[in-house]
Amino acid sequence: MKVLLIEDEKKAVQSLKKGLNEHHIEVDFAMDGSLGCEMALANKYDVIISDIIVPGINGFELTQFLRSKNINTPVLLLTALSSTDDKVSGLEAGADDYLTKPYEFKELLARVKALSRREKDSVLPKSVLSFNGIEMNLLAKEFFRDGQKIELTPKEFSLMEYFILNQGRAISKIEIAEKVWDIYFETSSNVVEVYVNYLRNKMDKPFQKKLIHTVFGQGYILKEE
Amino acid sequence: MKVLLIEDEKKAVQSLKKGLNEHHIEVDFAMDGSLGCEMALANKYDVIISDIIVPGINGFELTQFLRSKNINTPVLLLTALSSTDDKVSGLEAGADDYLTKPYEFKELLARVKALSRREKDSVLPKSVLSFNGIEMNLLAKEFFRDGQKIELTPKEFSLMEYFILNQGRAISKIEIAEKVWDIYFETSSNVVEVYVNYLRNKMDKPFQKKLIHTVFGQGYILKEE
DNA sequence: GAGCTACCTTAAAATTTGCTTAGAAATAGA
DNA sequence: TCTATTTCTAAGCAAATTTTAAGGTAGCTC
Repeated sequence: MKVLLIEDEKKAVQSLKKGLNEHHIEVDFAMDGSLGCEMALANKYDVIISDIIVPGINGFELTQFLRSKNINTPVLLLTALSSTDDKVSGLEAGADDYLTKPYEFKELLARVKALSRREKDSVLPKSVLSFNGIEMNLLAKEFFRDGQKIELTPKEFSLMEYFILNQGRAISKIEIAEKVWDIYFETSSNVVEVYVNYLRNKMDKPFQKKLIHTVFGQGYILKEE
Repeated sequence: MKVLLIEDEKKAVQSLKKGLNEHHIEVDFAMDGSLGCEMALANKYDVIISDIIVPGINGFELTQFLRSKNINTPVLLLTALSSTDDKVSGLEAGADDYLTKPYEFKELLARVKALSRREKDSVLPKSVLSFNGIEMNLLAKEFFRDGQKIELTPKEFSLMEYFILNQGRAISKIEIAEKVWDIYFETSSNVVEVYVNYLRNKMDKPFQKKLIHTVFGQGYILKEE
Protein backbone atom coordinates (compact mmCIF):
# COMPACT_ATOMS: atom_id res chain seq x y z
CA MET A 1 0.00 0.00 0.00
CA LYS A 2 1.15 3.50 -0.79
CA VAL A 3 -0.05 6.75 0.69
CA LEU A 4 0.59 10.41 0.05
CA LEU A 5 1.05 12.54 3.12
CA ILE A 6 0.60 16.29 2.86
CA GLU A 7 1.73 17.98 6.06
CA ASP A 8 3.94 20.96 6.78
CA GLU A 9 5.02 20.15 10.31
CA LYS A 10 8.31 18.33 10.02
CA LYS A 11 7.86 16.46 13.27
CA ALA A 12 4.44 15.17 12.36
CA VAL A 13 5.72 14.00 9.00
CA GLN A 14 8.60 12.11 10.55
CA SER A 15 6.54 10.31 13.14
CA LEU A 16 3.72 9.44 10.78
CA LYS A 17 6.11 8.17 8.14
CA LYS A 18 7.90 6.03 10.66
CA GLY A 19 4.69 4.63 12.08
CA LEU A 20 3.19 3.83 8.70
CA ASN A 21 6.41 2.29 7.41
CA GLU A 22 6.44 -0.07 10.35
CA HIS A 23 3.13 -1.35 9.07
CA HIS A 24 4.54 -1.84 5.58
CA ILE A 25 2.87 1.22 4.16
CA GLU A 26 4.93 3.26 1.72
CA VAL A 27 4.80 6.98 2.27
CA ASP A 28 5.46 9.84 -0.13
CA PHE A 29 5.18 13.24 1.41
CA ALA A 30 4.80 16.85 0.38
CA MET A 31 5.22 19.79 2.67
CA ASP A 32 3.00 22.14 0.78
CA GLY A 33 -0.34 21.80 -0.91
CA SER A 34 0.49 22.56 -4.49
CA LEU A 35 3.37 20.12 -4.55
CA GLY A 36 1.01 17.57 -3.04
CA CYS A 37 -1.43 18.20 -5.86
CA GLU A 38 1.16 17.55 -8.50
CA MET A 39 2.24 14.36 -6.84
CA ALA A 40 -1.34 13.16 -6.53
CA LEU A 41 -1.81 13.80 -10.23
CA ALA A 42 1.40 12.10 -11.24
CA ASN A 43 1.19 8.97 -9.08
CA LYS A 44 -1.41 6.50 -8.06
CA TYR A 45 -1.91 6.34 -4.31
CA ASP A 46 -4.19 4.16 -2.26
CA VAL A 47 -4.97 6.94 0.18
CA ILE A 48 -4.09 10.62 0.54
CA ILE A 49 -3.65 12.00 4.04
CA SER A 50 -3.71 15.77 4.16
CA ASP A 51 -3.63 18.39 6.85
CA ILE A 52 -6.24 21.05 6.24
CA ILE A 53 -3.90 23.87 7.09
CA VAL A 54 -0.88 23.63 4.81
CA PRO A 55 0.95 26.23 2.73
CA GLY A 56 -0.23 26.63 -0.84
CA ILE A 57 -3.50 24.91 -1.51
CA ASN A 58 -5.33 23.81 1.62
CA GLY A 59 -6.91 20.45 2.25
CA PHE A 60 -10.40 21.44 1.09
CA GLU A 61 -9.17 22.94 -2.12
CA LEU A 62 -6.90 19.98 -2.72
CA THR A 63 -9.81 17.60 -2.44
CA GLN A 64 -12.01 19.62 -4.73
CA PHE A 65 -9.23 19.93 -7.24
CA LEU A 66 -8.58 16.21 -7.34
CA ARG A 67 -12.25 15.38 -7.70
CA SER A 68 -12.55 17.85 -10.54
CA LYS A 69 -9.75 15.98 -12.26
CA ASN A 70 -11.67 12.76 -11.77
CA ILE A 71 -9.16 11.41 -9.31
CA ASN A 72 -11.12 9.55 -6.71
CA THR A 73 -8.35 8.43 -4.41
CA PRO A 74 -9.78 8.49 -0.88
CA VAL A 75 -8.75 11.57 1.05
CA LEU A 76 -8.38 11.61 4.82
CA LEU A 77 -8.33 15.13 6.17
CA LEU A 78 -6.29 15.74 9.27
CA THR A 79 -6.63 18.80 11.44
CA ALA A 80 -6.86 20.56 14.70
CA LEU A 81 -10.19 22.09 13.81
CA SER A 82 -13.07 20.20 15.27
CA SER A 83 -16.14 22.28 14.69
CA THR A 84 -19.01 20.69 12.80
CA ASP A 85 -18.77 23.36 10.13
CA ASP A 86 -15.32 22.28 9.10
CA LYS A 87 -16.33 18.66 9.01
CA VAL A 88 -19.20 19.49 6.76
CA SER A 89 -17.17 21.52 4.32
CA GLY A 90 -14.48 18.87 4.27
CA LEU A 91 -16.91 16.16 3.37
CA GLU A 92 -18.75 18.34 0.90
CA ALA A 93 -15.49 18.97 -0.85
CA GLY A 94 -15.36 15.25 -1.47
CA ALA A 95 -13.15 14.08 1.37
CA ASP A 96 -13.85 10.57 2.52
CA ASP A 97 -12.91 10.80 6.16
CA TYR A 98 -11.94 13.27 8.76
CA LEU A 99 -9.71 13.03 11.83
CA THR A 100 -9.24 15.75 14.42
CA LYS A 101 -6.08 16.26 16.40
CA PRO A 102 -5.17 15.02 18.83
CA TYR A 103 -5.67 11.51 17.57
CA GLU A 104 -4.14 8.19 18.35
CA PHE A 105 -1.90 6.72 15.69
CA LYS A 106 -3.76 3.45 15.99
CA GLU A 107 -6.95 5.15 14.90
CA LEU A 108 -5.32 6.84 11.98
CA LEU A 109 -3.89 3.54 10.83
CA ALA A 110 -7.26 1.88 11.09
CA ARG A 111 -8.91 4.57 9.04
CA VAL A 112 -6.28 4.53 6.36
CA LYS A 113 -6.67 0.79 6.03
CA ALA A 114 -10.43 1.14 5.93
CA LEU A 115 -10.25 3.74 3.20
CA SER A 116 -7.88 1.69 1.13
CA ARG A 117 -10.09 -1.35 1.46
CA ARG A 118 -13.15 0.62 0.50
CA GLU A 119 -11.48 1.81 -2.63
CA LYS A 120 -10.65 -1.72 -3.66
CA ASP A 121 -14.17 -2.98 -3.11
CA SER A 122 -16.05 -0.17 -4.68
CA VAL A 123 -16.02 -0.54 -8.37
CA LEU A 124 -17.30 2.62 -9.96
CA PRO A 125 -20.69 1.96 -11.44
CA LYS A 126 -20.34 1.73 -15.15
CA SER A 127 -22.85 1.65 -17.87
CA VAL A 128 -21.93 0.89 -21.40
CA LEU A 129 -24.06 1.04 -24.50
CA SER A 130 -22.99 -0.94 -27.49
CA PHE A 131 -24.01 -1.32 -31.08
CA ASN A 132 -22.22 -2.93 -33.97
CA GLY A 133 -18.65 -2.34 -32.85
CA ILE A 134 -19.50 0.88 -31.05
CA GLU A 135 -19.03 1.11 -27.30
CA MET A 136 -20.03 4.15 -25.27
CA ASN A 137 -19.19 4.51 -21.63
CA LEU A 138 -21.83 6.90 -20.40
CA LEU A 139 -20.09 7.81 -17.18
CA ALA A 140 -16.56 8.20 -18.44
CA LYS A 141 -17.95 9.82 -21.60
CA GLU A 142 -15.77 7.65 -23.74
CA PHE A 143 -16.52 6.46 -27.22
CA PHE A 144 -14.96 3.52 -29.01
CA ARG A 145 -15.42 2.05 -32.43
CA ASP A 146 -13.78 -1.28 -33.18
CA GLY A 147 -11.78 -0.84 -30.01
CA GLN A 148 -10.38 2.47 -31.21
CA LYS A 149 -11.02 5.46 -29.01
CA ILE A 150 -12.58 8.50 -30.66
CA GLU A 151 -12.79 11.86 -28.92
CA LEU A 152 -16.24 13.39 -29.02
CA THR A 153 -17.29 16.79 -27.77
CA PRO A 154 -20.15 16.87 -25.22
CA LYS A 155 -22.81 17.64 -27.84
CA GLU A 156 -21.48 15.05 -30.22
CA PHE A 157 -21.56 12.54 -27.39
CA SER A 158 -25.16 13.34 -26.45
CA LEU A 159 -26.23 13.08 -30.05
CA MET A 160 -24.50 9.74 -30.43
CA GLU A 161 -26.09 8.54 -27.22
CA TYR A 162 -29.53 9.44 -28.54
CA PHE A 163 -28.81 7.60 -31.74
CA ILE A 164 -27.70 4.49 -29.97
CA LEU A 165 -30.68 4.56 -27.65
CA ASN A 166 -32.97 4.73 -30.67
CA GLN A 167 -31.16 2.36 -32.96
CA GLY A 168 -33.24 0.98 -35.79
CA ARG A 169 -35.73 3.81 -35.63
CA ALA A 170 -35.77 6.79 -37.95
CA ILE A 171 -35.63 9.90 -35.80
CA SER A 172 -36.57 13.29 -37.15
CA LYS A 173 -34.40 16.35 -36.87
CA ILE A 174 -37.12 18.04 -34.86
CA GLU A 175 -37.12 15.19 -32.37
CA ILE A 176 -33.36 15.35 -32.10
CA ALA A 177 -33.47 19.10 -31.60
CA GLU A 178 -35.97 18.65 -28.79
CA LYS A 179 -34.31 15.75 -27.07
CA VAL A 180 -30.67 16.62 -27.46
CA TRP A 181 -30.76 20.42 -27.72
CA ASP A 182 -33.95 21.28 -25.85
CA ILE A 183 -34.89 23.45 -28.79
CA TYR A 184 -38.59 23.69 -29.49
CA PHE A 185 -40.57 25.49 -32.20
CA GLU A 186 -37.49 26.40 -34.13
CA THR A 187 -37.16 25.62 -37.77
CA SER A 188 -34.48 27.98 -38.94
CA SER A 189 -31.50 26.28 -37.37
CA ASN A 190 -29.44 23.57 -38.97
CA VAL A 191 -27.41 22.58 -35.92
CA VAL A 192 -28.62 19.03 -36.11
CA GLU A 193 -27.39 18.62 -39.66
CA VAL A 194 -24.09 20.20 -38.79
CA TYR A 195 -23.59 17.90 -35.84
CA VAL A 196 -24.61 14.81 -37.71
CA ASN A 197 -21.94 15.81 -40.19
CA TYR A 198 -19.39 16.22 -37.38
CA LEU A 199 -20.29 12.81 -35.99
CA ARG A 200 -20.07 11.13 -39.35
CA ASN A 201 -16.68 12.65 -39.98
CA LYS A 202 -15.38 11.26 -36.72
CA MET A 203 -17.02 7.88 -36.35
CA ASP A 204 -18.48 6.81 -39.67
CA LYS A 205 -16.54 8.09 -42.66
CA PRO A 206 -13.20 6.62 -41.53
CA PHE A 207 -14.80 3.16 -41.35
CA GLN A 208 -15.99 0.68 -43.91
CA LYS A 209 -19.45 0.05 -42.54
CA LYS A 210 -21.59 3.16 -42.29
CA LEU A 211 -24.01 3.26 -39.41
CA ILE A 212 -25.72 6.65 -39.56
CA HIS A 213 -28.04 6.82 -42.55
CA THR A 214 -30.19 9.61 -43.88
CA VAL A 215 -33.85 8.83 -44.43
CA PHE A 216 -34.79 11.56 -46.83
CA GLY A 217 -37.55 13.73 -45.51
CA GLN A 218 -37.81 11.67 -42.34
CA GLY A 219 -34.57 12.17 -40.45
CA TYR A 220 -31.72 9.86 -39.59
CA ILE A 221 -31.41 6.28 -38.50
CA LEU A 222 -28.67 4.30 -36.82
CA LYS A 223 -28.53 0.84 -38.30
CA GLU A 224 -26.30 -1.71 -39.94
CA GLU A 225 -25.88 -1.94 -43.74
CA MET B 1 -30.42 -10.52 -30.07
CA LYS B 2 -29.61 -7.94 -27.45
CA VAL B 3 -29.74 -8.17 -23.70
CA LEU B 4 -29.30 -5.79 -20.81
CA LEU B 5 -27.19 -7.09 -17.98
CA ILE B 6 -27.48 -5.48 -14.57
CA GLU B 7 -24.76 -6.74 -12.30
CA ASP B 8 -22.28 -5.05 -10.01
CA GLU B 9 -19.59 -7.69 -9.89
CA LYS B 10 -17.02 -6.83 -12.48
CA LYS B 11 -15.89 -10.40 -12.95
CA ALA B 12 -19.37 -11.72 -13.46
CA VAL B 13 -20.09 -8.99 -16.01
CA GLN B 14 -16.98 -9.79 -17.96
CA SER B 15 -17.48 -13.51 -18.13
CA LEU B 16 -21.17 -13.27 -18.93
CA LYS B 17 -20.59 -10.64 -21.61
CA LYS B 18 -17.88 -12.74 -23.16
CA GLY B 19 -19.96 -15.88 -23.07
CA LEU B 20 -23.04 -14.22 -24.53
CA ASN B 21 -21.04 -12.41 -27.19
CA GLU B 22 -19.64 -15.71 -28.33
CA HIS B 23 -23.18 -16.74 -29.02
CA HIS B 24 -23.81 -13.59 -31.03
CA ILE B 25 -25.81 -11.90 -28.33
CA GLU B 26 -25.07 -8.22 -27.87
CA VAL B 27 -24.74 -7.10 -24.29
CA ASP B 28 -25.32 -3.70 -22.74
CA PHE B 29 -24.59 -3.59 -19.07
CA ALA B 30 -25.16 -1.38 -16.08
CA MET B 31 -23.41 -1.77 -12.79
CA ASP B 32 -26.12 -0.25 -10.69
CA GLY B 33 -29.85 -0.59 -10.61
CA SER B 34 -31.02 2.91 -11.34
CA LEU B 35 -28.83 3.23 -14.41
CA GLY B 36 -30.13 -0.12 -15.50
CA CYS B 37 -33.66 1.21 -15.18
CA GLU B 38 -32.94 4.19 -17.36
CA MET B 39 -31.33 2.04 -19.98
CA ALA B 40 -34.25 -0.37 -19.93
CA LEU B 41 -36.62 2.55 -20.41
CA ALA B 42 -34.68 4.13 -23.21
CA ASN B 43 -33.77 1.08 -25.17
CA LYS B 44 -35.44 -2.03 -26.42
CA TYR B 45 -33.93 -5.28 -25.24
CA ASP B 46 -34.91 -8.85 -25.90
CA VAL B 47 -34.15 -9.91 -22.37
CA ILE B 48 -33.02 -8.22 -19.17
CA ILE B 49 -30.75 -10.20 -16.87
CA SER B 50 -30.49 -8.68 -13.42
CA ASP B 51 -28.82 -9.64 -10.21
CA ILE B 52 -31.21 -9.17 -7.31
CA ILE B 53 -28.59 -7.57 -5.13
CA VAL B 54 -27.17 -4.55 -6.93
CA PRO B 55 -26.51 -0.98 -5.79
CA GLY B 56 -29.38 1.44 -6.29
CA ILE B 57 -32.64 -0.25 -7.13
CA ASN B 58 -32.67 -4.01 -6.54
CA GLY B 59 -33.89 -6.65 -8.93
CA PHE B 60 -37.38 -6.89 -7.47
CA GLU B 61 -37.93 -3.16 -7.55
CA LEU B 62 -36.52 -2.95 -11.04
CA THR B 63 -38.97 -5.52 -12.29
CA GLN B 64 -41.93 -3.85 -10.63
CA PHE B 65 -40.86 -0.47 -11.92
CA LEU B 66 -40.57 -1.66 -15.50
CA ARG B 67 -43.92 -3.40 -15.39
CA SER B 68 -45.51 -0.25 -14.02
CA LYS B 69 -44.10 1.59 -17.01
CA ASN B 70 -45.65 -1.02 -19.24
CA ILE B 71 -42.34 -2.41 -20.35
CA ASN B 72 -42.76 -6.12 -20.64
CA THR B 73 -39.31 -7.14 -21.65
CA PRO B 74 -38.71 -10.54 -20.06
CA VAL B 75 -36.65 -10.31 -16.88
CA LEU B 76 -34.38 -13.08 -15.69
CA LEU B 77 -33.39 -12.62 -12.06
CA LEU B 78 -30.03 -13.90 -11.00
CA THR B 79 -29.00 -14.43 -7.42
CA ALA B 80 -27.43 -16.35 -4.64
CA LEU B 81 -30.69 -16.46 -2.73
CA SER B 82 -32.47 -19.71 -3.15
CA SER B 83 -35.27 -19.83 -0.64
CA THR B 84 -38.76 -20.39 -1.93
CA ASP B 85 -39.83 -17.06 -0.49
CA ASP B 86 -37.47 -15.15 -2.68
CA LYS B 87 -38.47 -17.03 -5.75
CA VAL B 88 -42.06 -16.23 -5.01
CA SER B 89 -41.48 -12.52 -4.54
CA GLY B 90 -39.36 -12.41 -7.65
CA LEU B 91 -42.04 -13.96 -9.75
CA GLU B 92 -44.74 -11.89 -8.12
CA ALA B 93 -42.84 -8.76 -8.99
CA GLY B 94 -43.28 -9.77 -12.60
CA ALA B 95 -40.02 -11.50 -13.33
CA ASP B 96 -40.24 -14.18 -15.97
CA ASP B 97 -37.58 -16.53 -14.78
CA TYR B 98 -35.25 -17.07 -11.93
CA LEU B 99 -31.78 -18.59 -11.70
CA THR B 100 -29.85 -19.23 -8.49
CA LYS B 101 -26.10 -19.17 -8.22
CA PRO B 102 -24.13 -21.19 -8.79
CA TYR B 103 -25.48 -21.91 -12.23
CA GLU B 104 -24.00 -23.27 -15.41
CA PHE B 105 -23.57 -20.81 -18.21
CA LYS B 106 -25.19 -23.29 -20.55
CA GLU B 107 -28.36 -23.13 -18.54
CA LEU B 108 -28.38 -19.36 -18.44
CA LEU B 109 -27.95 -19.22 -22.19
CA ALA B 110 -30.78 -21.68 -22.70
CA ARG B 111 -33.10 -19.62 -20.54
CA VAL B 112 -32.22 -16.35 -22.18
CA LYS B 113 -32.94 -17.83 -25.57
CA ALA B 114 -36.20 -19.30 -24.34
CA LEU B 115 -37.31 -15.95 -22.94
CA SER B 116 -36.43 -14.10 -26.11
CA ARG B 117 -38.30 -16.61 -28.20
CA ARG B 118 -41.34 -16.30 -26.01
CA GLU B 119 -41.27 -12.54 -26.38
CA LYS B 120 -41.04 -12.69 -30.16
CA ASP B 121 -44.12 -14.86 -30.35
CA SER B 122 -46.17 -12.49 -28.27
CA VAL B 123 -47.76 -9.63 -30.13
CA LEU B 124 -45.49 -6.74 -30.84
CA PRO B 125 -46.67 -3.14 -30.85
CA LYS B 126 -47.66 -2.22 -34.37
CA SER B 127 -44.37 -1.04 -35.71
CA VAL B 128 -44.66 -3.33 -38.69
CA LEU B 129 -47.65 -3.45 -41.01
CA SER B 130 -48.06 -6.28 -43.46
CA PHE B 131 -50.38 -7.33 -46.25
CA ASN B 132 -50.01 -9.96 -48.89
CA GLY B 133 -46.23 -10.02 -49.15
CA ILE B 134 -45.90 -6.36 -48.24
CA GLU B 135 -44.06 -5.36 -45.09
CA MET B 136 -43.80 -1.81 -43.83
CA ASN B 137 -41.58 -0.95 -40.92
CA LEU B 138 -43.06 2.24 -39.58
CA LEU B 139 -40.13 2.92 -37.27
CA ALA B 140 -37.36 2.51 -39.79
CA LYS B 141 -39.60 3.76 -42.62
CA GLU B 142 -38.77 0.76 -44.73
CA PHE B 143 -40.92 -0.97 -47.31
CA PHE B 144 -40.57 -4.52 -48.55
CA ARG B 145 -42.44 -6.62 -51.04
CA ASP B 146 -41.69 -10.33 -51.17
CA GLY B 147 -38.62 -9.65 -49.04
CA GLN B 148 -37.28 -7.16 -51.56
CA LYS B 149 -36.63 -3.67 -50.30
CA ILE B 150 -38.20 -0.80 -52.23
CA GLU B 151 -37.29 2.83 -51.59
CA LEU B 152 -40.29 5.06 -51.10
CA THR B 153 -40.34 8.84 -50.70
CA PRO B 154 -42.10 10.24 -47.61
CA LYS B 155 -45.36 10.97 -49.47
CA GLU B 156 -45.33 7.61 -51.15
CA PHE B 157 -44.75 5.98 -47.80
CA SER B 158 -47.63 7.82 -46.14
CA LEU B 159 -49.93 6.97 -49.00
CA MET B 160 -48.97 3.31 -48.85
CA GLU B 161 -49.47 3.34 -45.10
CA TYR B 162 -52.95 4.71 -45.57
CA PHE B 163 -53.72 2.04 -48.10
CA ILE B 164 -52.56 -0.75 -45.89
CA LEU B 165 -54.45 0.60 -42.91
CA ASN B 166 -57.58 0.61 -45.02
CA GLN B 167 -57.01 -2.61 -46.92
CA GLY B 168 -60.10 -4.07 -48.53
CA ARG B 169 -61.98 -0.77 -48.47
CA ALA B 170 -62.43 1.57 -51.42
CA ILE B 171 -61.08 4.99 -50.51
CA SER B 172 -61.90 8.13 -52.46
CA LYS B 173 -59.33 10.56 -53.78
CA ILE B 174 -60.86 13.27 -51.67
CA GLU B 175 -60.40 11.17 -48.57
CA ILE B 176 -56.81 10.44 -49.50
CA ALA B 177 -56.16 14.12 -50.16
CA GLU B 178 -57.51 14.97 -46.73
CA LYS B 179 -55.80 12.23 -44.78
CA VAL B 180 -52.46 12.04 -46.51
CA TRP B 181 -52.05 15.56 -47.87
CA ASP B 182 -54.13 17.60 -45.44
CA ILE B 183 -55.66 19.26 -48.48
CA TYR B 184 -59.29 20.26 -48.20
CA PHE B 185 -61.66 22.00 -50.66
CA GLU B 186 -59.42 21.41 -53.62
CA THR B 187 -60.54 19.80 -56.81
CA SER B 188 -58.12 21.06 -59.41
CA SER B 189 -55.10 19.05 -58.36
CA ASN B 190 -54.25 15.59 -59.54
CA VAL B 191 -51.52 14.85 -57.01
CA VAL B 192 -53.28 11.79 -55.73
CA GLU B 193 -53.47 10.23 -59.15
CA VAL B 194 -49.85 11.06 -59.83
CA TYR B 195 -48.77 9.48 -56.58
CA VAL B 196 -50.87 6.38 -57.02
CA ASN B 197 -49.09 6.06 -60.32
CA TYR B 198 -45.69 6.48 -58.66
CA LEU B 199 -46.59 3.83 -56.10
CA ARG B 200 -47.81 1.41 -58.71
CA ASN B 201 -44.64 1.85 -60.71
CA LYS B 202 -42.53 1.00 -57.71
CA MET B 203 -44.42 -1.70 -55.88
CA ASP B 204 -47.10 -3.12 -58.13
CA LYS B 205 -46.13 -3.11 -61.79
CA PRO B 206 -42.87 -5.03 -61.28
CA PHE B 207 -44.84 -7.85 -59.61
CA GLN B 208 -47.21 -10.46 -60.86
CA LYS B 209 -50.02 -9.91 -58.43
CA LYS B 210 -51.46 -6.40 -58.50
CA LEU B 211 -52.65 -5.02 -55.20
CA ILE B 212 -53.80 -1.44 -55.86
CA HIS B 213 -56.97 -1.39 -57.93
CA THR B 214 -59.02 1.45 -59.34
CA VAL B 215 -62.72 1.52 -58.51
CA PHE B 216 -64.09 3.70 -61.26
CA GLY B 217 -65.82 6.73 -59.90
CA GLN B 218 -65.13 5.65 -56.31
CA GLY B 219 -61.43 5.80 -55.78
CA TYR B 220 -58.88 3.08 -55.08
CA ILE B 221 -58.74 -0.14 -53.10
CA LEU B 222 -55.92 -2.28 -51.77
CA LYS B 223 -56.81 -5.93 -52.15
CA GLU B 224 -55.69 -9.25 -53.52
CA GLU B 225 -56.70 -10.54 -57.02
C1' DG C 1 -69.77 4.97 -81.76
C1' DA C 2 -69.95 9.94 -80.14
C1' DG C 3 -69.35 12.51 -76.52
C1' DC C 4 -68.40 13.06 -71.98
C1' DT C 5 -65.87 12.29 -67.93
C1' DA C 6 -62.64 9.98 -65.11
C1' DC C 7 -58.26 8.29 -64.99
C1' DC C 8 -53.30 7.52 -66.41
C1' DT C 9 -48.81 8.98 -67.82
C1' DT C 10 -45.03 11.90 -68.55
C1' DA C 11 -42.01 15.66 -68.18
C1' DA C 12 -40.55 19.78 -66.52
C1' DA C 13 -41.02 23.58 -63.06
C1' DA C 14 -41.16 24.69 -58.36
C1' DT C 15 -40.14 23.57 -53.96
C1' DT C 16 -38.07 21.31 -50.30
C1' DT C 17 -34.44 18.96 -48.15
C1' DG C 18 -29.75 17.86 -47.04
C1' DC C 19 -24.59 18.42 -47.10
C1' DT C 20 -20.72 21.06 -46.48
C1' DT C 21 -17.87 24.90 -45.34
C1' DA C 22 -16.30 28.95 -43.18
C1' DG C 23 -16.56 32.01 -39.79
C1' DA C 24 -18.97 34.26 -35.76
C1' DA C 25 -20.42 33.68 -31.08
C1' DA C 26 -20.19 31.52 -26.81
C1' DT C 27 -17.87 28.88 -23.40
C1' DA C 28 -14.28 26.92 -20.63
C1' DG C 29 -9.37 26.71 -19.16
C1' DA C 30 -5.01 28.66 -18.12
C1' DT D 1 -7.53 38.48 -19.13
C1' DC D 2 -6.35 35.83 -23.26
C1' DT D 3 -6.51 31.47 -25.76
C1' DA D 4 -8.37 27.23 -27.32
C1' DT D 5 -12.24 24.67 -27.89
C1' DT D 6 -16.89 24.01 -28.65
C1' DT D 7 -21.22 25.47 -30.38
C1' DC D 8 -24.07 27.80 -33.51
C1' DT D 9 -25.29 30.58 -37.76
C1' DA D 10 -25.40 31.45 -42.47
C1' DA D 11 -24.95 30.67 -47.22
C1' DG D 12 -24.11 28.21 -51.42
C1' DC D 13 -24.58 24.12 -53.75
C1' DA D 14 -26.49 19.64 -55.04
C1' DA D 15 -29.95 16.43 -55.11
C1' DA D 16 -34.41 14.59 -54.28
C1' DT D 17 -39.23 15.30 -53.79
C1' DT D 18 -43.53 17.40 -54.76
C1' DT D 19 -46.56 19.76 -57.64
C1' DT D 20 -48.33 21.44 -61.90
C1' DA D 21 -49.81 20.92 -66.38
C1' DA D 22 -50.89 18.91 -70.63
C1' DG D 23 -51.93 15.24 -73.72
C1' DG D 24 -53.34 10.51 -74.07
C1' DT D 25 -56.27 6.41 -72.74
C1' DA D 26 -60.14 3.99 -70.97
C1' DG D 27 -64.86 3.50 -69.25
C1' DC D 28 -69.60 5.01 -69.02
C1' DT D 29 -74.10 6.85 -71.02
C1' DC D 30 -76.93 7.64 -74.63
